[in-house]
Amino acid sequence: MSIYDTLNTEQKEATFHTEGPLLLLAGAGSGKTRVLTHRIAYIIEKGLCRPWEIMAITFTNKAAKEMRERVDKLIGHGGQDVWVSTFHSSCVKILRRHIDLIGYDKSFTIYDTDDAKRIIRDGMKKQNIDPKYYKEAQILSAISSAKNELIGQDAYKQMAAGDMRKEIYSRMYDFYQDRLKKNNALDFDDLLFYTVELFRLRPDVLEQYQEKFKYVMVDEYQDTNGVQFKLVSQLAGKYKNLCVVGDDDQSIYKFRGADIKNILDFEKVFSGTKVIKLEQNYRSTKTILEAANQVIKNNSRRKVKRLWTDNDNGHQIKFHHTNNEKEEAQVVADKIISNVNTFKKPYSNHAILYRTNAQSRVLEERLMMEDVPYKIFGGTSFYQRREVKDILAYLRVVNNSIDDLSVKRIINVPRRGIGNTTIEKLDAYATEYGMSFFDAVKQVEDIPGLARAAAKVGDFKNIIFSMKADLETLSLMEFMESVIRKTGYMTDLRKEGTDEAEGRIENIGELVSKIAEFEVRKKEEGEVPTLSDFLEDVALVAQIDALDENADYVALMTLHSAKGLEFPTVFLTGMEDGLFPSYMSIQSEDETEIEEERRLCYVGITRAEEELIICASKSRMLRGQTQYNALSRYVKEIPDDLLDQQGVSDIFSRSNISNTSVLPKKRDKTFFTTAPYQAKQAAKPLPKNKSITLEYKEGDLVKHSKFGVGQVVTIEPGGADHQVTVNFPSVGKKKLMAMLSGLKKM
DNA sequence: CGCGAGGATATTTTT
DNA sequence: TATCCTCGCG
Repeated sequence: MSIYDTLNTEQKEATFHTEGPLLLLAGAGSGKTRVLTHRIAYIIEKGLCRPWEIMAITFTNKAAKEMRERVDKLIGHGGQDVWVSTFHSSCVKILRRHIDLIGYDKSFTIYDTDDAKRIIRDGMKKQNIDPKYYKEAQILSAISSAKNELIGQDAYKQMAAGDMRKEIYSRMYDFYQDRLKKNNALDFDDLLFYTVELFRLRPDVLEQYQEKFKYVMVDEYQDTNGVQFKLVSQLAGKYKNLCVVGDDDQSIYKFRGADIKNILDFEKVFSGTKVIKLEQNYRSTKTILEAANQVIKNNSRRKVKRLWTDNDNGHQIKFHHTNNEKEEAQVVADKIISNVNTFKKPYSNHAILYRTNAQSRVLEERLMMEDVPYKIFGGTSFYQRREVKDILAYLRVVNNSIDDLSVKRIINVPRRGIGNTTIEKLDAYATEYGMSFFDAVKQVEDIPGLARAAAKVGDFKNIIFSMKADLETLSLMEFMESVIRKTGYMTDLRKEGTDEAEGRIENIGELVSKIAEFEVRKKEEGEVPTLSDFLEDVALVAQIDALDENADYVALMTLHSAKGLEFPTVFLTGMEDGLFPSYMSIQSEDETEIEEERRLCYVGITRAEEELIICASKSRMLRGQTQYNALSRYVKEIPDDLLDQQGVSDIFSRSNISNTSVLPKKRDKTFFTTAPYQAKQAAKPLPKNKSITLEYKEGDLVKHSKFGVGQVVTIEPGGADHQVTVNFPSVGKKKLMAMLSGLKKM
């Protein structure tokens, strides 16, 4: 009896084929993660190399974590040493050690898309580029594609010569990179691009990593782009023990540079490739799988394979055609409620999928009204929220003061009476003397013509300096709390007293618990938690990383986010031409776009294990206008006998869901926190009392979500909030902000 | 310098 | 529809 007995023939073959390039064509639900983990276990067990000489690359942190846990379980011990991580975090790890070799500072900051946009906007203004003809998103995506295809600034300039439009892009590309360099920052694409550059320019460093990683494995290979392909080739260049796992039918990230050719041409690029197909599906019913097969077979360019399953036929796929999107939401909610009440299924069995984030709103309103617990993934993520970005900008500035973008973001947040004029004067001074913006701030006294504002800038300078000092002496969480206190951010929000401000306060509280969690986790891993590690962690999380299998809620997400997940019951909503496939792809000359969306549909269908419910609406409000869309062509590709058609006629003219029905209290977008909406559970994680009365006093026993139970030592009243010192048996004495800590009396 | 009004603009997906 | 940006006034 061995751990490999449960694998089928092909899975075994893949597991035991360790040497040389291996292409695993693994259909949806065919157990590819199983194979990867068993393969890692096998390599270690056979002593082919040490655990830390294996590299497994995934796309999300969640997938990485899952893989590491499964390896650990399989081999008992040593799984922790396998290098399992995402492309981006692998690159950060490498760059943090060697980026100085190519002229960057090792303490670089990672910019997100939001930051990138600001720079582009700024550059367009400075270079007088007419925003009528050049959209910032276009410029950004041009730069991004260039990097993804490994086209540097010079190469781009040459290529652009003679083409007006591209010449502008090229200018902006230069401006953008200059600016990032000045701020000691890298964007997502740079992380990969510069790693490849590093390896190209420094073969000695590459050699080190080639030697280290005897076996390289890549998950979701169909979604790799040019740089990623290059990086993998570099790493596996010496031993050629490269195993890639993917499904060309699930390639859905072309817009981000993913190149399906990477999988279609793998055999040509790596000679002597062994190809193994995994075609048995263990996830879905026969009916669901057949529907998926019938849809995807309409695509022309694909590797031939046919997924099959031993599972039961299962139910027919339910299809609802409603009159409007509110009815659609009602159908979904009703079905979930019936599953929960009548069939005693947990909420977490259900996922609601849609093409665009905007569609989540109506669904959410309905679920809230029906008291169904749910959580939305994607959309404006937690880390993109204004208040969170503001606080993070403070942390970034403390960590890397030459990050001008972040300094400018917070110099007047909260309001300190530093306006545009002052900022421009500081900027001019910095430019004149070739220093960073923050250097200019440090020298306010020397800058003429600032008048009253000089004192304000001085205040700001002092705040940052005192934060820097705090970082030296305090734990990370205490540091974060002191940052929040010193900015006066909370005080301002609390004064507002609106629901919106309340939501922001909650989000900031959540940020504090994130850093506390981070601290605890790092300590458990035996590492010293540092601010820069935290910022890095935060920069590289994907929304889907937050999915918690143990919590009971309905998951709402886009089809893209759903890749790699599975649920017993799946709702595919908004199945209408114009929405899915999108209007853009229908209009496009390029027929591969319709095929790309068809793959997305295939991904959606194959997420379902037992039950698939397809919804479409005859009319839909979109950007304030009602659209009448035809049923999605993809639904028509599913044979009738697999469908149980409901609501095709008007059986859903229920009065209580007409347009005049009372909507739940409208919640502002900024109000949302990342905490799942918990119906029927009154207790919020954070106390909301605006008045400063605490339910505990000195000497009382209190409970903290992270540190457990402790005893209150002192309570020191502050202007905005009390500072409470608690003695926890687990971690010792901690100073906490009463409002933020979420302490509960025992 | 701060604030509010009004206009333009985006809407496909995101590590 | 919702957000973001600009502009003009106090």
